[in-house]
Amino acid sequence: MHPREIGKHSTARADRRGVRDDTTDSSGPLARTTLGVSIKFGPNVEIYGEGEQAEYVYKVVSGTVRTYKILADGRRQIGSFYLRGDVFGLEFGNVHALSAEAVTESKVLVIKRSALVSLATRDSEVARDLWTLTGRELARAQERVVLLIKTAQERVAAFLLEMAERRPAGDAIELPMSRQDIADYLGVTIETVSRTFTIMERRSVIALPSARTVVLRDRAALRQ
Amino acid sequence: MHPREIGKHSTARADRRGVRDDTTDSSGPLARTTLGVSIKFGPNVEIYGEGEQAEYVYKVVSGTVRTYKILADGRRQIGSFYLRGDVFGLEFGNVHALSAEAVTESKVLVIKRSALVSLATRDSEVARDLWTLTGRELARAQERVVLLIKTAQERVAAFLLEMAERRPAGDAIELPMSRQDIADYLGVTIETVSRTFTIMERRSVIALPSARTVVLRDRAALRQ
DNA sequence: CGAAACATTGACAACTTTCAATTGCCGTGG
DNA sequence: CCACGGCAATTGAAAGTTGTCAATGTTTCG
Repeated sequence: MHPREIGKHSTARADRRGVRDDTTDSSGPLARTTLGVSIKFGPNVEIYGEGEQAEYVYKVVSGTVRTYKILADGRRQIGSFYLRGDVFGLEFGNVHALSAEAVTESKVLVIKRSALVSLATRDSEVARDLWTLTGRELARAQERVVLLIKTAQERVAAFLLEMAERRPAGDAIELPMSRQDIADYLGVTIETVSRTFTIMERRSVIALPSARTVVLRDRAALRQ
Repeated sequence: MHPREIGKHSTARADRRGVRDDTTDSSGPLARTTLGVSIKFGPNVEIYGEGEQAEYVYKVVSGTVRTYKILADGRRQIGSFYLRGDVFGLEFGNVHALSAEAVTESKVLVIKRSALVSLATRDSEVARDLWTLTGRELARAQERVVLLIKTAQERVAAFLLEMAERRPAGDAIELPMSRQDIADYLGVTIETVSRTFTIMERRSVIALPSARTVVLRDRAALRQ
């Protein structure tokens, strides 16, 4: 129904370095942990694949990561974008339900899942943190459901507001992802994303100095 | 954008009875608990409202429950349907993110949340059960996201398969909910649901002995 | 029986996708 | 330096899908 060529992955060439990085957020055990090393992934390099054993949990140190799933008919659905400080790859089953790739060059902190889970059985605070993290994902997924029943314009507007909120940097947003990524996240085509941007620009709701830079000129209008 | 009249709630007339019911599933502490009483709710009676304190966690003993949210423009989005054995109302914040109503007359086991949460800090098994329950909700929400990027026909087909799987009773499904409920769950209009049913019937993919009974005649076709 | 709620059907409008072509950007090689 | 190729993004036109509005049919229940 929506056949589309998916870009081939270049081979992962992650230079492993036993570096621990400080991160700025406060998501409990994953911030405090002394476990884990950070690894660098180039653009479009796979971090893990759908169906693989979920041996590790990941935290974005820098860059942007996307999780996604390829549907039976070839469409790609992006699960989420993860920015600096976000945790991803935490699963309930033993295998990853989605694949993960670096969007831009990204540094990712890798933590052994088994260590975390066994720690949780002893430390109720860690257990609560894991639960909270999962709850956060759930809340995000639920917002997504609400987003996806809306029109294309509303989806794009909500996407821009979400990005602006997650990366508070005034009114100018640097989008790390392509139009195709945005389209697959919102469940529309790239043409619709592009057209919507153009319309919003024409109405002075946003400005587009470059394809990857969006300036929010009228947030009230974006919120409708 | 999608203005629509929302049916008024009749006043809740839940006859409280201190009855504990045995249930058939195996979802950990909520199955074992000796806490809680079961309460009966008539059709369309509110169980809790969005924004209320999340004092209790609920488990469906019989009947069907829906959670939902009214969007700014008046549209209603249904979060989930909960059938016999399902747990709902478990929150991360202290307030309910969605409202809950009985779809049909339903008996619901009510459990004090505080008891459960404090138990979890002492019993790592309970904590893990809570996490698993949340993980299950997350998985459901994620499937929903995948569903919502599809066409109306695919959504309806997926809905029927989901119901058939959750309530394995041969090929005949008794739908407890109205077309409006289905539409608000799938993010389409009742007309689209109705038309899709008609098309599927014409193609002998399903049969509709009555509006609320669907017979699956060709599951392969439903899966596309 | 009759009213009200629920469901189906039709015609048309609006929105989104599809298909196709063009434009803009950027890095490589002549 | 400029030309060229390749890729991403934009734009246009036509087709397809879904929503809206309106009418009709069906079921439920007092």
